[in-house]
Amino acid sequence: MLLRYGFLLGLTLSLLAWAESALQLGWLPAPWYAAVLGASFLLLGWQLGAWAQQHRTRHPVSDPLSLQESPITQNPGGLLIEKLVDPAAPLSDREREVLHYLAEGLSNRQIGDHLFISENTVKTHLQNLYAKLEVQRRTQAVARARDLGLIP
Amino acid sequence: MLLRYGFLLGLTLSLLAWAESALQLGWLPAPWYAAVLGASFLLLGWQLGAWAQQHRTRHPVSDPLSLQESPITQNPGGLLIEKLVDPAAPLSDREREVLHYLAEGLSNRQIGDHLFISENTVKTHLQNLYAKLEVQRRTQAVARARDLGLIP
DNA sequence: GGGTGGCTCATCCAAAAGGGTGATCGGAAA
DNA sequence: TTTCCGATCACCCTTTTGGATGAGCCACCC
Repeated sequence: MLLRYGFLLGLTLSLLAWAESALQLGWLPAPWYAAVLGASFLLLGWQLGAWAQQHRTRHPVSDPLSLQESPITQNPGGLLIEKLVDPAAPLSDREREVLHYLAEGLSNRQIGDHLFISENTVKTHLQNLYAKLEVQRRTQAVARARDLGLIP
Repeated sequence: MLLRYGFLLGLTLSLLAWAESALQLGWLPAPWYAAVLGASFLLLGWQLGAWAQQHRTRHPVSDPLSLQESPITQNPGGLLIEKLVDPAAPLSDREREVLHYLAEGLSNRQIGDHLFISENTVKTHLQNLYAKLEVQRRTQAVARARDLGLIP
């Protein structure tokens, strides 16, 4: 989002600079320059207003959207870490069971009750599951699993 | 809201008109006129941008999700309760949008960013959504909505 | 012009979920 | 036999989510 606004801001300023020099060189008649000037300021104000509106009362702590933070995907060398949980690895039996109940909307405690394991263990399975599916949250995991055909 | 923007728009245009006449009358030096012009357009763009940003997804012309008029028509039991949120009520536009992003696994903050509303508002929509779907958690809501055909 | 409903936002508090680490155990693989 | 992996569980801490409530604004309808 910031990128978008930054890009548009830069575009506007570039347009402004171009119009300035074009006027100097005589390429651009003065009325046209005025029009470009007005349009640029209009666009600039637009972006600023939109940005301000969006950040009016929001905590600007974390970055806006961009799901798929690519949690493990970099690792260009590929040899360094690689050990913890391989995203390409198939799900284990337990993980598939947990995923099944996950998709039905059960809480961790309920999943544990169904599988006769503790809630902590469910959380561990979920963490491995998230790593394999390359997601961060349970709803994401459900969506991803559905995309992958892991869930009917 | 419209009043506010209308007022500011009028103010800006008045300022513009005043600067125009002031220039004509020689009250205002040309550089000052240019400055006022730029500032006016900036303000104008600001307001327009803010307005557009706020109404960007406010009332989408086409429904993003399939309209399901009264998906939960049954109200087993009484008709007399009719509390704050009626479970039998159909989902509002906003609730359907939130549900859509919910099913994609976005966090409340991300949903808010996509819809250009605050995280708190997302939470409010979600609470109403939960009441209508008669669930307690987001994963449950997704599962229930899928059962009801609200989500492909 | 007064309700109504939708949308917005805020605050406070509690519960759930997520992330990290470390540990044990049993079976399968090297 | 040793190593590895899946499964199990615990602890800590942070973040997210849920629940309740109050409020303002606006469009629409009666």
